[in-house]
Amino acid sequence: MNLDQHNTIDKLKTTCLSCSLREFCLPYGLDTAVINKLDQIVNHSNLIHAGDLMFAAGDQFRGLYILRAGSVKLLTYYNDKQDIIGFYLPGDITGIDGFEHHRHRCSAVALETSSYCVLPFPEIGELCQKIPELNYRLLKVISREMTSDNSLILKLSKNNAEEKIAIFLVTLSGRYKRLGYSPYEFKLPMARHEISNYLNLTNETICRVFTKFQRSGLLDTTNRKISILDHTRLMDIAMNRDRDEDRKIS
Amino acid sequence: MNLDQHNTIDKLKTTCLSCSLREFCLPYGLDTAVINKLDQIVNHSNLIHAGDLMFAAGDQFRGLYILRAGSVKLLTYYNDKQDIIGFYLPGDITGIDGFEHHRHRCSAVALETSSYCVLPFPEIGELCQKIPELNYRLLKVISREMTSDNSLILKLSKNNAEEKIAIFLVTLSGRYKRLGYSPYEFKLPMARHEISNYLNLTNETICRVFTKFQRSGLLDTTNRKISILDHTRLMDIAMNRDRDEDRKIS
DNA sequence: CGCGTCGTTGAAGCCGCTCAATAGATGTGG
DNA sequence: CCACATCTATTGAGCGGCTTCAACGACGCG
Repeated sequence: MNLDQHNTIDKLKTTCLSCSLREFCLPYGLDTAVINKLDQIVNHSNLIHAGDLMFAAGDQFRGLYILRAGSVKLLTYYNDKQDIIGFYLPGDITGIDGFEHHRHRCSAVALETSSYCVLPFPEIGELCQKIPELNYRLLKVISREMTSDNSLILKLSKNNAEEKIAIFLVTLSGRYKRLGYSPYEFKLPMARHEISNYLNLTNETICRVFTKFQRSGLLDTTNRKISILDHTRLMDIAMNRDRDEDRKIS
Repeated sequence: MNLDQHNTIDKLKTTCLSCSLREFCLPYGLDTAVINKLDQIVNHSNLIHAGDLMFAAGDQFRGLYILRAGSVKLLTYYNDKQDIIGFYLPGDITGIDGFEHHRHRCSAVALETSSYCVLPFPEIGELCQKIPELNYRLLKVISREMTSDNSLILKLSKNNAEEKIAIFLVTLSGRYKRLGYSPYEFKLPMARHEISNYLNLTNETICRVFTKFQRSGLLDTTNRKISILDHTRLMDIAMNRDRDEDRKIS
């Protein structure tokens, strides 16, 4: 029931060709020959544990990071406070923030035991120079990183607490579904205070909305475990739609 | 005094080599020969007026857009509401949001008479394939678009109204300075309600904070014209620093 | 000149925050 | 294995900043 997110680490092979995340990753749509060349460059199977850094703000830019298993939070620092600007799940790509100035401006911290690949620069860039399709894929993957996560945050910022949290949950649900996990039952990889930081709320507000949703029969939650019971209504809240007579829940 | 932002349109030449924005743009650091090849591909001198679209959400992706003169706002649509997610000034590059799915997800609307260049795809991509330095520059320019504007919004979202507006103003000031304009006297290209939309505030709040700042001697403003009188204190507010005994202004 | 949009100011209300207390979960050393 | 310390999660009470609603003047464009 509570999906074995953690056990998947063992199942992952150490080549792109056999990787179960291939279709979400750089190799998607490329020839076997090209993927084999990629394989020789890519740094597979880096293992980190909760709290470990995938990369840190100030680190020299080594390349792009693709999460294979586990979960990671992305942090920026501003006036000594750290802000969570994203959560990464298997298949997600990050690290382009370090490209422009050769140093990362963000830190990526593991929320649990995780593994990842590194697409090293400038090696990947050189290979792209020889293989146009790969260059195209790289641009695509980078533009995806740009548009996926950031746009979510922007939307969240205009909504009230319930909408934010509903959006957060249905988005997370959709990402797990895409990865082949249950979209209705999963373990939150992050703590309440990490959700609240990300959504610009307090952890008290997170708790209150969670219990309100629970009382309304939308979901069931104990600590990190969450069950989405009424995905339709949760989606309605996320989309700010009114469903029949109930304007407000309960 | 009130800089001739609009007159600059006439002064801009129609080749990359002679463009005054060259150092902010794709050609920066490239050989003359390469720039000349770029020139043959780039679509120079597109003119639009206030309210005109540079590109619209749903439009097929044609390439990247570089503003040469004027100003533009970038819009997303979510639940029929439109959100402003950025303001672009000369030298700024946008449009990569359309790359992944070959269609733009945002609209770019001129705030005043503006001109821009288009870096057309796939032509630019093909040229990059032949010229590694250009490919490198392109990645750099794209990663810059990613990290510049989005990170600002994220920071704004955690701050209160006065901090948001102070950050907004000092950032705008810095961008004008970089372009060679006065950092202390400029005309806001956008309306109050566009600022408020961008900062997730109401236009009433924008007005109130503007008048508060004015009463405190931080700035002077009548309609769109703005003079920053005490850049240091404005910066302090933006950085959430306390200056001497005054915790709050006035 | 008239109309609409923009900018400004006031009054009242509400949503989310702050402060605080408690219970539960987790981890560590004896 | 338990006692203790620490961190996390939850709930309540009160407050405050921003929004909402409303009104009016200023500007600009036909």
